[in-house]
Amino acid sequence: MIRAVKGTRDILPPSSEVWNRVEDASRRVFRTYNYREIRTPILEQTALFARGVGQETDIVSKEMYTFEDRDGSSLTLRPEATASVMRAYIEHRLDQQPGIQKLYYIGPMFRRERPQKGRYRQFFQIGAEAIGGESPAVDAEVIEMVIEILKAAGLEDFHLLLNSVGDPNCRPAYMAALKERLKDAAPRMCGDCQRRADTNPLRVLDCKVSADQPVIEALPSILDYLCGECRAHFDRVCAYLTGRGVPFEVKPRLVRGLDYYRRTTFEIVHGSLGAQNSVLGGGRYDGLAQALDAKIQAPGIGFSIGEDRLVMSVGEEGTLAVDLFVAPIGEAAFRHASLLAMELRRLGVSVELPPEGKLKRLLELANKLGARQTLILGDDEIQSGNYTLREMASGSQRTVTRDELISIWKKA
RNA sequence: GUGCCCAUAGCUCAGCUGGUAGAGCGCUGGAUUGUGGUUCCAGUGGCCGUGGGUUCAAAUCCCACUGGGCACCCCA
Repeated sequence: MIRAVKGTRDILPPSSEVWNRVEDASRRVFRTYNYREIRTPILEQTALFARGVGQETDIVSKEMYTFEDRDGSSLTLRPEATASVMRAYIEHRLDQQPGIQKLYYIGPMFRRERPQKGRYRQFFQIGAEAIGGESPAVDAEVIEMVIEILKAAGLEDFHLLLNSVGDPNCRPAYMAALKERLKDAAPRMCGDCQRRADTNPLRVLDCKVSADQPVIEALPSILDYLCGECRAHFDRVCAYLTGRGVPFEVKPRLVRGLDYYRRTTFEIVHGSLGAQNSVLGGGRYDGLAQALDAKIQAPGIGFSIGEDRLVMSVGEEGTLAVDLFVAPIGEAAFRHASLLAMELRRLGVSVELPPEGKLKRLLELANKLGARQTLILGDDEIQSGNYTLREMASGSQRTVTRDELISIWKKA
């Protein structure tokens, strides 16, 4: 049997209904913040991610779906979308457009990781980028918006974590201080941390081993090393959020894996997700355009929601219910019903019109499909012009004319 | 990429220390010529994930592979 490839999956109804609700809610909120959709290719030149995301990151070094095209060029299935959006921004000179470019996307991404809960090889992200502005006001609006999206999607009990990772002026000093302290501290920590102290010192801050927590608490905080500009930026982001009533927790140990992050970083966590408790991550990436060799300035901030995780967290069941089930008894009734169904569908009613059959069969099917109402159409009804409309929940029936039926749905 | 656990009907699972498969639900039909949901009856269902090994005999024991779950690495 041919099956879906490892780490990919089919999203079937009724679960696909939940996905649609989440996406519809997102689009509504994006629209109210004047974000417009951008659709970029799923395939990009490998160099885009190697430069944009960072050659040394795990994503690029071991988790990308990369292959050689027939002409020998190297292509990659996008592992994230920010680099693509920035590429499009540069390629189409969107810096020449008025104001800040506010763009959103919804679509599949690919990473060749070992699958686990909330982590797939083809996964979906809902994300947005605001490019062309450095003001902390933009950061605050982006963060406020993403929270509105999560609420609109039906997520509850989530928690916003906020930090600044500085910029090339101040981060090196912090990194040096951190490494210095780790020389003493690391030997008292877990095996992973001893290794990370060399390979990826920032990761030590994220260690979950409880015995290490006191040591981590004592490590230097990046917030104490921010330069004046980064400090001012961070303070204003916090002030704006507080002013808007957006609750957040400053978490100096919130680190980011991607090279292009500058200053603001944030994350939203939700308890239902096990080890993959992060439902969304984002931050400012003023250095990205430069990393892509662009000649233009393109400071930006964005986020991306792990849609698979969001859907899992809202935990709702989809429904298969149909508004009206039409039960035609006999061929003549079916022909009559098909015209009626077309008219109702044009009014926006969801109508199920099965092939003609025995009434018992048809009602059974209507019940299984969760139909709210069933219209019974046989020779009697066609001749008299009085249709039988059955309320499935109660079983009560009444007689309606064709015009009455149409007007019921016109009003609704 | 690493570690641990798992794989029997469409779904959820039973099948003790080896003797070649069961239940519930679902699905189909009937009791009911044009009246569903409840009930009753009957039927449909499985190369026991794949390949190899041990054995007179393997769903059951061993190995490998594939897929899944959880955690690690890392990350959304």
